[in-house]
Amino acid sequence: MKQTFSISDLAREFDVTPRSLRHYEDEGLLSPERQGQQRIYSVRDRVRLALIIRGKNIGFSLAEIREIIDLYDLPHGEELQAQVLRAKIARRRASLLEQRSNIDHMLQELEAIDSRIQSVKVKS
Amino acid sequence: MKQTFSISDLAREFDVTPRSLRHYEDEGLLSPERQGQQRIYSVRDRVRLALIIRGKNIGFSLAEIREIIDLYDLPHGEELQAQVLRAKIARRRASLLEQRSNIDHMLQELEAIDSRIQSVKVKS
DNA sequence: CATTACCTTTACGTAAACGTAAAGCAGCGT
DNA sequence: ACGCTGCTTTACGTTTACGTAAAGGTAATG
Repeated sequence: MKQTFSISDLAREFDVTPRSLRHYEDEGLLSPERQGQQRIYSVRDRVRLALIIRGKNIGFSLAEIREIIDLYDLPHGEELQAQVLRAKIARRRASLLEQRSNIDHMLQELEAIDSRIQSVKVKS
Repeated sequence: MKQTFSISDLAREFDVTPRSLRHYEDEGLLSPERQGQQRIYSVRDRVRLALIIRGKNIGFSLAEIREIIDLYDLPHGEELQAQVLRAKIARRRASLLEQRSNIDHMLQELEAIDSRIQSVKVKS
């Protein structure tokens, strides 16, 4: 497996445009190395991108995703405000659980509609 | 329980603005009765609104939500294209399952971070 | 009878997340 | 040297989902 990637490498792999990757960088979600002008993405960047895509998929804004991503970069040596972080995480967790419950509701509704279609088909 | 609701009744209950309700109507997601100029929302409208909110919550666009909502209004007497509808439903279902899986991933990541915070706290 | 409380429409404004030229540099094959 | 391929920046355009006046209708209330 490769250790570094070009912008179009990642764009292809994750099925997004290079423009999006640059945008994520503008928004502080990615910060690839440079080789002259060119962006060189590391494995770490790739992992982050996967997280971004996931976040988008479940309807998070880039700002929210950045909040989550920032949790990954815990300040190394300095005192970290553990209780603040854990509170943030707890809120995110609650939000995710609510979303999952909403999805489950939707799934149930779809099932109901589906079986209704069946019965209608039988009747006609 | 009431059988009809004013625009601000529903706005309060679901914590959205009247503007949003009018917008959903413009987009064809709601179509309340009128008493003169005034919008009169039925219980059915209220159910739809709940669906809209849920859809928004999990990141669906209003267009996608309309697609889902339309599934509820199966053409009554006419022949309905059962296989087309069921295919739509299947796609939605797949999308929802993927989203749920993404949420589960996120939850795991948050857990990992959380326990990492614990260990860091111990070390310092 | 004027104020207050809701409701209405019309219409321009806005933030987010990119799309889409435009213009240009850098290496590589012929 | 020429042109292709892939990268770059700058900057204006676009869509979605409303926000926010502006201007006005209706009905109860002091």
